[in-house]
Amino acid sequence: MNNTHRYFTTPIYYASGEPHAGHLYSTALMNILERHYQHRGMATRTLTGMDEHGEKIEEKAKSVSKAPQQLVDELALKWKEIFGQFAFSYDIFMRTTSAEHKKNVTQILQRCFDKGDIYFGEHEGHYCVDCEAFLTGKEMDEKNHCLVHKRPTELRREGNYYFRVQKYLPQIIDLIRKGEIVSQRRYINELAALAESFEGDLSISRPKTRTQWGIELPFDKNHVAYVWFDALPNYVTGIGGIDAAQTSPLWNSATHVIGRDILKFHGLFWPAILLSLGLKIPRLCVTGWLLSGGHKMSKSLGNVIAPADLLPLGRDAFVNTAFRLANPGEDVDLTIKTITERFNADLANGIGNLASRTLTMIEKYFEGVIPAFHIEQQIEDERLLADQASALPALVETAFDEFRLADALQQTWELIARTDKYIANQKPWELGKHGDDASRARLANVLAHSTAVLRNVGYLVAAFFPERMTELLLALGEDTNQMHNAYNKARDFYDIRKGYKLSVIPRLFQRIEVTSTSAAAALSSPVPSSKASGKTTNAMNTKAPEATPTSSAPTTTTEISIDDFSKVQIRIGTVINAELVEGSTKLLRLRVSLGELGLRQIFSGIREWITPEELVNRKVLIASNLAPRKMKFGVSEGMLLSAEGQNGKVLPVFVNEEMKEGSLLA
RNA sequence: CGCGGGGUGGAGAAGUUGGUAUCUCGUCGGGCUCAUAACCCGAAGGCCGCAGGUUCAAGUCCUGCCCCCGCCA
Repeated sequence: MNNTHRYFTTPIYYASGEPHAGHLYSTALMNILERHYQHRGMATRTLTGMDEHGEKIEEKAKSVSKAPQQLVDELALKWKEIFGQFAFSYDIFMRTTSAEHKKNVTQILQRCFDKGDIYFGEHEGHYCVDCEAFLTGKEMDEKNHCLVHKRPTELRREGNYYFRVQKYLPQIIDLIRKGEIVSQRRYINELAALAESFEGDLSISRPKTRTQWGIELPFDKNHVAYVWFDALPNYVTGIGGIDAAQTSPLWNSATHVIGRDILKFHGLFWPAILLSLGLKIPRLCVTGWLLSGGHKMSKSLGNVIAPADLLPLGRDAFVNTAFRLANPGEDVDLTIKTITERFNADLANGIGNLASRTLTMIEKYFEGVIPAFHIEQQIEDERLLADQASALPALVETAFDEFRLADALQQTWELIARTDKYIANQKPWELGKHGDDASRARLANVLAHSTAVLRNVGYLVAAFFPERMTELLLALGEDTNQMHNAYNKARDFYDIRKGYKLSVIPRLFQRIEVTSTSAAAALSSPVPSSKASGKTTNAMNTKAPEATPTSSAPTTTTEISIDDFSKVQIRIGTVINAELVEGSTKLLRLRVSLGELGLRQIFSGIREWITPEELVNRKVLIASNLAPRKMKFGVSEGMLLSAEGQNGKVLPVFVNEEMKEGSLLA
């Protein structure tokens, strides 16, 4: 890997739906990496985009009565719009239906074919359209249904072209073991295991009788390229094709950001194709899963965090949490609550407040002019602070080179914490009361050191928080047109703009306050706020509002009138029957008697915390006039009221057994 | 016995080659007043999943077991 260029890619996203937090994570990661290396003076290129071919897309287009091209055109617009909302930039938005990509894939196919690495073979077996692959016995149940997609497979016999993966496998295994394909330890083992157990070759074509929606093979016009063989070369298309990649310093410093699910394709098949072409194999940055509330985001759990849920909190809040909680490669548990808390703790109370207090004191004690260092009077604390800050750029660089972004943030924030302590110890506000030269010099030193830390941090984490850090640096009189030199500047701790007159004191990260009960509920819940806007997925609708956050949270209640209150009918009900819902990990199906109103079927997402037996024959509170909600497992005709108990449990509110069934709370 | 990851104070996590259990958030008490109800100090709170074993010494090594999670990003 050279020290002059970097090429970063995200996976090209499959054109089968809308982006969610996971896609934002990959795209954000690419952006942060790009900016970081730019700040170290390197030339960069970034690529993201969409994978638009394949039988599945064709099927989907048909189901919504659109031409495949129309469907993917619309989706591409949508995705670009959402990345734009988060200010995630990219140099290339690759689309596999573009002319240049088709040309590149055609060329790659021909080269591999000419080299004898592609051959024709026949295969018969059980095929899953969603997997777009033939399944082995292990991948199906006794009825030959796909275990992953729970759908029947089709018995197909097909002649396809195959790529000779086996030819390159020993070489690839060797590279994997040496850590040259993936460097993250946990994935070396995983990939090596995948490679060592891989049998056969990779099918790279589909007959046109099955699907037309793909790139035609140059050596057989009756077949189109298999989606993966179509998709992987996009990274080379972004460089300008095979020949350009051959000599491109960008290609020779390429990093693919990928999810762990596509490790096999990027760590095994793609290297095989590249070896055939004689191109350098890029390094992989594998990311883990984004969880929400400890579970993988999924529609059936209703804990998917959509871009629309994150947008109100802001890009920085998302980035801060997603990349501080865990290094890329580890799973990250994201909830609206965590994102908010971390934003307040790290950004508002941390860097934001440090900037605020420092600049305010400069304004107050030095008429807004950044004071000079008095090195001759530097005390031990200040020397240590300066040493730590000066050492930081190298630490952050190393961390980035190993994709340890969370470590980079943590080490940076240690410096911020140390500076806050230092200020508390030096009590500049007391020094400011004295007019003598010694006190003035010490006061100048305190504020100069603090300013230097802000400048240092501003340069180092501008990759994460570009807008706010630019604002900070500008406030300190720095030239933000020189960001390609940011790390060199950061290394020179003492190089503050002494004598610069502050023009503004930026309020960098405004605390996110919890102001209403509905917001509080959203914040304390792993459930995204979109449920309040009606965009909800099934299960969560029946879940009772979560309790408000812990006592100290500055919560105020939105007042409502008695009329508003009377709109909600809460009745006493008896749980007649309770059972687990098959196929759901959260839901219980209840039958609740509401007296004269009869029996209601109600789903409640409290299975984690209570057993059906504990519910049966108990009197509970039911919101009885909610519109019935159609869910995956049936219709829910009301809501079981519950509240947070110990340890985050959510438990139903039980009422006095003497209460009459069906009676209305008033 | 399909593959893989994991079980550490209320929550989330660090703990390379075995040697006094660390950090962030939260809680409680105190301080300060430059600051974005911020910041600083202190405290409470852990049979480091369970059971054996190796060792002077085990979260860290070995064996067995239990539990959770992922394998349409």
